[in-house]
Amino acid sequence: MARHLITSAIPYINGIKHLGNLVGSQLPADLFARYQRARGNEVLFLCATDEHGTPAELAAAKAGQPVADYCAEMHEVQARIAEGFRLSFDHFGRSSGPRNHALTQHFAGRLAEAGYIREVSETQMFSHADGRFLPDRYIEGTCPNCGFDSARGDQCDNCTKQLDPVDLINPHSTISGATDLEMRETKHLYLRQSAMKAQLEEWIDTRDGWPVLTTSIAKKWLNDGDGLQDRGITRDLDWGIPVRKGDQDWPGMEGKVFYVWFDAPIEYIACSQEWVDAGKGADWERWWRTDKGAGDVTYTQFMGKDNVPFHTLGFPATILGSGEPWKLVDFIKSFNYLNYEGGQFSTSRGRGVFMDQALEILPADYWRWWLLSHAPESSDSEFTWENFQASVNKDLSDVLGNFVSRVTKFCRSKFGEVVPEGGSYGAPEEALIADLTNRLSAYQAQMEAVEVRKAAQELRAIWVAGNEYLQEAAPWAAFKEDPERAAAIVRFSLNLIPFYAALSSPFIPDAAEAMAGVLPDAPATWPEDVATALSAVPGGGAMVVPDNLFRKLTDEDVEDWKARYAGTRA
RNA sequence: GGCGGAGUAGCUCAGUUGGUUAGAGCAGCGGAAUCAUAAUCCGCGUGUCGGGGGUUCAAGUCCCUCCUCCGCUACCA
Repeated sequence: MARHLITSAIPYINGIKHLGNLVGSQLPADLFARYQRARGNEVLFLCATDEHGTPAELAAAKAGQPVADYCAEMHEVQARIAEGFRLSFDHFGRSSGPRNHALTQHFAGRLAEAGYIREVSETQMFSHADGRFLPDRYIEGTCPNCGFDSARGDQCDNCTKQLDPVDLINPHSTISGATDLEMRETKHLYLRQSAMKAQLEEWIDTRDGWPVLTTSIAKKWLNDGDGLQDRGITRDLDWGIPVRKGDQDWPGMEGKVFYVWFDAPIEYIACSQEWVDAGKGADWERWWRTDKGAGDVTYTQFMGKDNVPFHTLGFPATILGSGEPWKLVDFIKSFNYLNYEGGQFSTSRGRGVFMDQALEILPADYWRWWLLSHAPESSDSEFTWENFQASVNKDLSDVLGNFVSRVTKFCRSKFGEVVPEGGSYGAPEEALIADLTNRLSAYQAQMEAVEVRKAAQELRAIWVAGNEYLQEAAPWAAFKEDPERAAAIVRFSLNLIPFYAALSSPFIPDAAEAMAGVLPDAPATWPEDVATALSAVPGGGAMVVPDNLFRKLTDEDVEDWKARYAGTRA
């Protein structure tokens, strides 16, 4: 039995994510996790909320809450929505938890001992009114280059010139508007990624079959300009993991916390400890320590392209630099962005459909199917309501839902609510078995390769094959001349339904469950052999006619939703 | 500016290391069937493969150049 460790990029705590965020990491990760479990493999699927950093502090302040309370509340909100989408995390953790505190401090200590940490004194903008150092993006002023009056401290949005906050004319804090800013000296820790460049590059170069998107981004960071740069891993904030060297104080670093991007990936490991703490598992080290049983683990990460540098370079640098036998990622599946009706999803402007809104409109399966079958793998892709309506109606209602409906209702009207007896399978059935055997192995190959869209296409073709067979076998015609033959056709067709349930379950788990209920006696296992699966329930077995699996989306629905999510979410 | 991704049928997209008449789904047109959520099945595609140039017996697939869109650009995460 293979063992799969699967992680999704951890969503930031600052609000509810939109469909683009969902399809970029959590959803495909869930697809893969469900598939591997269905194949009988051992899976540990982890995700968490990413809770540190300035935006979390500001969001909490805006909500009038202590940041810890805000994060706790938003974590619950995200956890409930994840359940709504049927995201099957073995544990949904929190990067602010005590396990991550200890582990992050541990890694920092190991890195320091190994000589991979250096201290850097630098000057940064301090705002007296805000009582904090301001990240460059939170400072605005007039661009010295073009005169644009809302240039940010890192870059002018008007002329695209890269800036330093001290260059700005009349700089002010975008948090409070305060202008009493001063440059203050502060000391920070830098992770010496540059010292590990050769090691990281060798590792990247020897990865086989990684998506171009993943390796090209990694290589770019490795070789851009002067090569891989050292990275600051501490910040002058209150909310975060206090800078400590393992369990020791870190002289000179009092009052500082680790940078969120340092501690967030470590949460992948800490999350497995939380999983044990929650009583869901007994041993996290056999997933993460190659010296303690993780040698046979295959580790797959899922993320949007903006997260790739941190997962290909930053986190591996942390792991390799520690000198300890931690499990490194085996495969990084990265995604491009999903656009919304000709533009970008926008969290700040409320443009597009957010996860909570999506579930208010339709059950998870509709979204899961559309998003996964249109996952932005090779390039950015686009959500339009027209496409959503057409795909969902055609694929789910017409091809799959209607197949289940026509078979079960025909059976009920001619043979009653039971799997009909009599007759035997012949050439048409054998032909379909042969076809499905090929398609099943193609489907499995795409799933193993994490080719999400291609897997969806293959699954759809498997659904279509059932309709083709039924149309050709025409039990409604056979029934008039040869009821025994019609019985065999219907029996075969009914057995296709639990077969479809098993194959479809990674994509549309709720509908799969409903399909599995049609023949309660069918084994709820992955069909290793098609012929066996399609004769699993013999004549006389129970048959339950289900409600329609999916409803059709009307033009009125679509018009309504399109107007509702055009922008300005409250 | 630099780097990366993309530009293939009305729409969404496949097209491995260059090799027979460039493919799929949707939409559209024609037909069959009538069990079913007016669902299904069959048939029908000459598209300057973004423009131009080049290498080659052969290029959507390699090289050069130009155009357009998108992303990233390291203190938002």
